[in-house]
Amino acid sequence: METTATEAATPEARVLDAAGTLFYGRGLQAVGMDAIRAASGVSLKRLYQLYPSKDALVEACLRRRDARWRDALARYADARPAGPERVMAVFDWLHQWFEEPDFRGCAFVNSFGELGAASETVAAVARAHKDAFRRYLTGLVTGAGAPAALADQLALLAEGAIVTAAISGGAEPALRAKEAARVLLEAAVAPPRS
Amino acid sequence: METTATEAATPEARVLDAAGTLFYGRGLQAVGMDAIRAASGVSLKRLYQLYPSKDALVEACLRRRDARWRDALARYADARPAGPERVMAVFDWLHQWFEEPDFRGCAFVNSFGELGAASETVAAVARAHKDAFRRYLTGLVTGAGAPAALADQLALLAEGAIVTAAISGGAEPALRAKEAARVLLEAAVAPPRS
DNA sequence: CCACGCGGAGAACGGTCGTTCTCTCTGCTG
DNA sequence: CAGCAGAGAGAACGACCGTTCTCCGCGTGG
Repeated sequence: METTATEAATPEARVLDAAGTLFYGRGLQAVGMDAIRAASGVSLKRLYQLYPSKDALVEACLRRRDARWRDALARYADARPAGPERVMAVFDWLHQWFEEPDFRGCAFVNSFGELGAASETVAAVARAHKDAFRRYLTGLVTGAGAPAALADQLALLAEGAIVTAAISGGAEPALRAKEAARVLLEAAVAPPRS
Repeated sequence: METTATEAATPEARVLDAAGTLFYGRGLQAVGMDAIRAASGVSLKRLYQLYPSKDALVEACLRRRDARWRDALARYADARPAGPERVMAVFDWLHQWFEEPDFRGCAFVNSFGELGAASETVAAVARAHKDAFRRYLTGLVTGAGAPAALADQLALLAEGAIVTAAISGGAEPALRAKEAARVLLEAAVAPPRS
C-alpha cells in the first residue's frame, strides 16, 4: 500500500513515500521534519520548497493515502463478478491488509484521534475518506440487489474490523466481519422471515 | 462520563478529572503538564509527587476512564431485563454517549493511534479495554440465548459506530449499528432459514 | 516569640522541533 | 576563465515541554 523508500523518481514522490510511511508508522507528531529529510534524502530546504509547512505535508500524505487505499480496494473488489461476491470481497481485502506486517490501523482514524480536535484540515480529510469509502460500498451493495441502507451497516463492520485488528494485532476481525456481513446481506436481499 | 472540573475533594481526583478531560479533548501529546496544573489547581510539585511522570498520569487516566466507561455501560444495560433487550441496550447507550457535546470517539482508540506504536503501556491498556468490553458483550449475548461468537460481531458494530460517530460528528451510526445488531441477533437466535 | 519544615508559584534547565539562515560547493553562461 | 544561480549540509533561532530547583510565605511545635 506504500512503496517502501528512497529510490523513486521525483523528489516529491520520495518525500511523500518517506513521510507517508513514517507518519503512518509512528504518528504525526512523533515524526520530525528532520526524520523525513533523512528518510527521503531530500534536503530540508527543498522540502520546504515543495511543502510550505509540516501541516501541508501531512495533508498531502493523507490525501495521497486516501487515493491509493481506495484504488487498491477498488482494483481488488472490481476483479470479482458483480453482485454479492463483490461485496464480500471488501472483507477479503481487509483481511489481507490486516496481515501486512506494518499494518497499524486506519491512518485517518489515527490522525483524527491525534489532531482532529486541533486541525480542521485533518478532520475534513478523515471525513472525506470515510464518506468516499461509504459511497463506494453503497455502489457495491446496490449492485448486489440490496437496499443502499445496508452499506452503512457494512461500513460499520469494516470500521470496527480495522480498529479491532489494529489494537488486537490479529487479522481475525476481518473474518468475523465477513461472517456478519454475509448474514446481513442475505437478510437484506431475501425478504425477512417474520 | 467525566466530572467536569476542579471542585472535587482530593487533589488526586482533581488531577485525574482535569487531565482526563484535557487528554480526551485535545489528545495526549497536545496537553502539557502545565495545562493540567492550571486546570486542576494542583501545583506542579504536588503533581509530580502523585505521579512520577506524564506517562504514569496518562496511564492512570486511561485506567480510570476504562473503569468508569464500563461501569456506566453496565449500569445502563443491566437495568433492562435480561435477554435480547439488554443486548440492544448497548447501542442505546452508545447513542446517548455520541450525543454528549464533548464526545470525541473512543479515548483508547485515539490514544492507541497517537502513542500505541511508541508506548507498549498505552497499547496494553487499549487492548485490555477492548477485551473487557468484548467479554461483557459475550455475557449479554449468551444471556440472550445466542452463541458467544455473535458477541465478536456486535463488538465490531459497536467499534465501527464509535469511530464513525466521532469522525462524522453525528449520532446516527448508533442507530444503524442497532438495526444491524437486531438482524444478527435474530438470525443467531432463530436457526438460519436455508 | 522563634526556628523549622511543608507547600505553592514560578523560574530554570535540558532537550526537541518547526522553520530559517549561512556557508560552501558545483556546474553552467558569457 | 570569471561570475553567478541554485542546491545541500548543517547551524541557528525561537518556541515549547517535561522535569527539577529555588525562593518565599505560612502555619506549627517548643
